[in-house]
Order: sequence, then C-alpha cells, then structure tokens
Amino acid sequence: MPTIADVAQRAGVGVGTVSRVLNDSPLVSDRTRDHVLAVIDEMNYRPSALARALSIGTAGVLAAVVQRMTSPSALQRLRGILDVASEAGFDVILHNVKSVDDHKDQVRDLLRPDRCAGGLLVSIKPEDREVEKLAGNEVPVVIVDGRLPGIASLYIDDELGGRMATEHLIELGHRRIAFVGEWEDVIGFRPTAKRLAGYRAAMADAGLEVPEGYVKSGPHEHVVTLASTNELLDLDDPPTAVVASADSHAMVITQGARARGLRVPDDLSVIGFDDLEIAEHLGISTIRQPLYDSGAQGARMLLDLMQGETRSTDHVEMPIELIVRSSTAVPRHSS
Amino acid sequence: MPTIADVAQRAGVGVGTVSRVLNDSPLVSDRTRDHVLAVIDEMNYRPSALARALSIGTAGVLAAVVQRMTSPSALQRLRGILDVASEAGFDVILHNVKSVDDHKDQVRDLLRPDRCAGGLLVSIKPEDREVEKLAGNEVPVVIVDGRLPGIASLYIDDELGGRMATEHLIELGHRRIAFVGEWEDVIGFRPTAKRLAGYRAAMADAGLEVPEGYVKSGPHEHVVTLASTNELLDLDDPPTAVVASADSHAMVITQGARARGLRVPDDLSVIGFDDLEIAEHLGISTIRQPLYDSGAQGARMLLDLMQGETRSTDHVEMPIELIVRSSTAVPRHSS
DNA sequence: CTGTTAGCGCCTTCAG
DNA sequence: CTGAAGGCGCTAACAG
Repeated sequence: MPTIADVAQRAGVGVGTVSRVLNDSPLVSDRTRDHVLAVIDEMNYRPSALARALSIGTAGVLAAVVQRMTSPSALQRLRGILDVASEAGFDVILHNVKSVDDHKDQVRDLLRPDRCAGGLLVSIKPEDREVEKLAGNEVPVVIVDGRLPGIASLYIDDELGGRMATEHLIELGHRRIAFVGEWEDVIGFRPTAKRLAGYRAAMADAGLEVPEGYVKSGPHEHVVTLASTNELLDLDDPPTAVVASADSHAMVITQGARARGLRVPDDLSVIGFDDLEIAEHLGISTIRQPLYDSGAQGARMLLDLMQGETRSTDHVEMPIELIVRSSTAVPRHSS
Repeated sequence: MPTIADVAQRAGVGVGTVSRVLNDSPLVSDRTRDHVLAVIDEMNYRPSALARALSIGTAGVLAAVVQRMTSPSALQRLRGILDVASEAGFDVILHNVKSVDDHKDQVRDLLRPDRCAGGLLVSIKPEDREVEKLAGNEVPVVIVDGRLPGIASLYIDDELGGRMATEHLIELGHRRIAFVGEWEDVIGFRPTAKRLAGYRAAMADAGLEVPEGYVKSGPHEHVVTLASTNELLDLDDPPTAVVASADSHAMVITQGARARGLRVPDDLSVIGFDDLEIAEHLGISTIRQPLYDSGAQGARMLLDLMQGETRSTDHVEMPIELIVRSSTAVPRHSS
C-alpha cells in the first residue's frame, strides 16, 4: 500500500502538496493538482483513514448504541442512521448493550474521540449520573427514541399514541377494550408504561371502566403469548377489542384469537403500535411512528452537533399517526 | 485527555514502561507494574485507540457488510457477529449495501487495513473478479450465508431445505403443493432459486406433478402479497399446501388464506423457512436455519483467519432442521 | 503556490 | 528490567 510520501516522490512534489489536493485545498495550482491526481490514480493510492484520524484528532466514525438489538424497529432506525451517516462519509460502529452492567463502562469507553466522532443512543436511557459526563467532556451524543433533559433527543408522545389507539376503538363502538403489552427493556425508556397511561386516560375520558384482568402488562416476556391472550378471552366478560403495545404483540394476539375460532376483526379488533413493514402486509391497524426517519434525523442532528451548529439540548418530537387497516372494525354486537 | 507521556511522567518512568504494562508485557517488575497501574487509574487514563491502531498497523474493528438490511434474519446474524466481536474486544462497523453500484467501490474501500482488520459479508456474493482481490492482498474476509470458492464461508443447503419442507408436506398426505417465493436480493446469492429446486426435486421424487401456476416466484416484491396468494387459491385445482421460501411469506400467505375464510392448517397447510422468532409465537412450521449462530461462527472464523490460524478457504455447512408447529397438518380430504 | 518540518499518541527496537 | 529514540501516515503551520 503506497503512502503519501510515495505519491509525493513519484509526482515530484512535497507531501504537503499531495495532502492539499487530497483535502481539496484551493492552495494548489490546477496543473499541479491534475498531475498529482493522475499519479494518485495511477498508483491506486488511498490515504490511510487511520493516519488521517490520528492527525485530525478524530475518526470518521459514528457510534450507534442499541439496546437488546432484537426488534425489527431497531433495524429500521439503524437503516436511517446508516443511510445518512454513509451519505456524509462516516462509518458507523454498532454496539449492542444487553445488560445494565456493560452499559455503564463499555458505552462510556466507546464514546470517546479516539473511537468515534459522535454517538447515537437508540432507545437507551443513560442513568442520571452519566448524563452529565456524556453532556460534558465527551463526544456529542443524541438520543433516538427517548427524551432526556440535557441531551439532544428525538422522541414520540407514547401516551398520546396509547390514547389514539384506544380512542379509535372507542369511536368504532367498542366498550370492552383490553390492553396488552410488556416493557421489553431493562435499561431503556418505558414506552409501554406511557402507552398504557394513554389507554387508561382515553378509557376514563370516555367514561369506560377497565375491568380487572383487562391489562396484561409486566416485565416478563410471556405476557403476550397465546396463553396470555387466552386468559383475556376466557374472562366472563371478554374484551371485544385490544390495544397492543407493539405490532409484534398484535400479531400474536390475532393468531391466538383465530386459533380459538374467533375472527379478526369481526369478533375481536386488534390494534398495534409501530407500523412495521409486516403490519401492512398483514393488514394490522396500528399507530405509526417514524422508525427509519427517527434514525435518519437523529444522525443529522448528530452531524450538526459535531459541527457545533445546534444547541446540544434540542428536543424534537416526531409525529405519530393512526393507520386503520383491517384488524379493527365495529364490534359485532354492540354491547 | 491524558496521554501515555503524562502517565509516564507522573509515574516517574518512561513511556516504554507504561506501554509495556498496557500490553501485559512480562518485561515489567511487579512493583513497577502496580505503581503504573495505580497512576493510570488515578488519572483515569485510557490509551488512544487511534494512536494504537496507527502504530500497530490495524484497528480493532471488524466490518460487517449486509445487503439490503431489511430482514429480521439479517438482524439475528448481526447479533451473533456483534456478540463474538464484542467479546473479543473488537468494534464492528456496519455497512449496508443497497445497489450493485456501491457494492463495487465502497465495500472494497472499506475492506482495507486502515478501516478494519477483517470483514464479514452477510448474504452477499462478490462478483467473480473481486473475489481475487478480496482473497488477495486485502483484509481477511468471510462470507456468512453463502458459498464461494476461494473465500471462507458459512452456508446452508438451500436445496435440501426446500426438499425437506416439501417432503414434510408430502408425508402428511398432501399432493397438491404450491411454492411461493421471491428472490429478494440483487447482489446476493439466490437461496429462493435453490429452495425451489429442492421443492421440484421432492415433487418429482414423489411422482407428483407441479401444475401450471403452482409456482409463484419472481424478482418483484409483490409476488407474495395477498393478491398472489389469492391467485393460487383461485385456481380450479387449488393447492392444499404451500411451501414458502421464508417465514415472512408464510405469514402473509396464512393471512391471505384466512381472509378468504380458509383455516390454517385445516384447509391449507403452510410451511416457512428461517424460523424467525415470531414464527414460534405464530406457530408456523418451518425449516430452521442457524441465524444467530451463523453470525457468531462467522465472526469466530474471521478472528481465526486474522491470526492466520485457518486456511482462508474453509467452507462450513450449517445444519438445518424441520420444525413442525401448527401451520401444517394432514389435508382435510385426501385427494 | 509549494517544500519542509513538527507533531498526533502509541509501539517497538536498542542500548543500558 | 527500563529509558530513550525512531517510526506508523497524515495534517498543519512556517518559511520560502
């Protein structure tokens, strides 16, 4: 692999000149530039990203920290991040944090100028003590899918989302509406809790009560299996509709209902949250939140921050939207 | 940020000594080591990954190149890669290639010693000319989910998978079996084509014919929508079972059948491919292929390669497995 | 406009 | 066992 010195020598100029053409400096005559360019091309020379980074002081790398990288939604957000980062000429390091433990050390070690020029925290909530340090002397950081004072962030109004989903069902004429969700995250924000709050608020506003056993929500992964759906449908007064805290749950609930011979939406309406790609194919009504865009815009914010263009405390709320498909309908026999 | 020189000075030793304790060299007395360690801790010093990389000649970074990072299966493979890379102390750069164009240049530029120490090509098939260059003077590379002579790779027997799925249906007593798939990849291998071949082979072996219109497969994304499923079910002699080239298709087909009032598996058996997490929740029978493990093992192979421990032409076939759930059953009325 | 020279922070001989 | 010095490849500041 040729170095800048090789090029300089071969071109009969100094390394400084080569460096200048490399960096599009105007301080080079066109003739010299063309010649150097020709030599570079001829030698198939590529400057060392490493050496450049050391000299510059920072690498052309962004870090994306994802929590329990397991959901399709994380994937979509990542795609957004990758696209704008790539467009801007940055590599992106992907870091998956699983437990609270490695969150503390590994991430802080990652978010240093010699590792990356900026960091995206996807659905991750830093602990309060760390916020200062992150906001302080380290690399610029923005939170995608979450809100935290002191750190630039993109988020949605989860409570509103829960409310919108519930109100959609209420407007269709449902009165017995259940909620199914889980807080899948140990170290992140708790969207499910807020969506549940929105559900409760909507029910209350409509003068509807939430019968015991109508809320399936908890820290475990199994709240949402077929079994859990069955519990709901086994109730003396089973719901005619259910608000799921995620599309993936909605899919399972639908499956569970159909396995019992119920029809969706005729016998049971189900609404999800997220609007994953598959939701469209399966005709699942849902609350759409910007997945790809949250990643893309988060990356743009970060890029701005890195250039000192924005206050590091910008918080932007992303829009959400009710998408009505074929998994929700008026209840069969209005109760 | 303190440098190694700061530490050396504060500890009253030379930078060489500090460097040695940093790299666990045995050429340091315990006393000196402990002292230096104490100072390091006290100053909260972390060596610059950048400087180290430049000095060493290569960065502690692996590159994972994914094609059209859109499927949940890619995510699982990534998780495997991240886990072992992280375990081994490597960062991983994620690169998403969308078109054939950026495949050519960007990837080759990424796979250089100053960008990463090794590369994983996930479901990507390099063009033949590039293989030489990749296998030649560049960074070590392994292909995850694909096979190519000259490059270490992990793959499955897609044809066998197609055959297994089909034979499962045949053994259940089905005779009218359709195939639905799409080749979702422009620049990758073509698993669907091989799975289709396996399907055809199994049908032939069983003396079953494949009626016209029983194979829905093509380059477009919509071959598999409800519409396509409907075409199948609208045939004069509709299938009693269908082999889907992926779980995601199986989900949509199931949905389409149910929308017509058909029951799965009673009226129509459906089998998928991959065994995504959601497939278990939805009770989809499928051919399981190692997703997470392919990524993990691929990363291990790469790590080995980077240490020159393995021939760079190792090819390992990953096992696949028939998983029978509740989307396949004996046909209602044996035809 | 251009060549030269000092770093960037760390690793690695090479003497001691 | 340890300190000093050269080099990794590139950028930037300084004289010309």
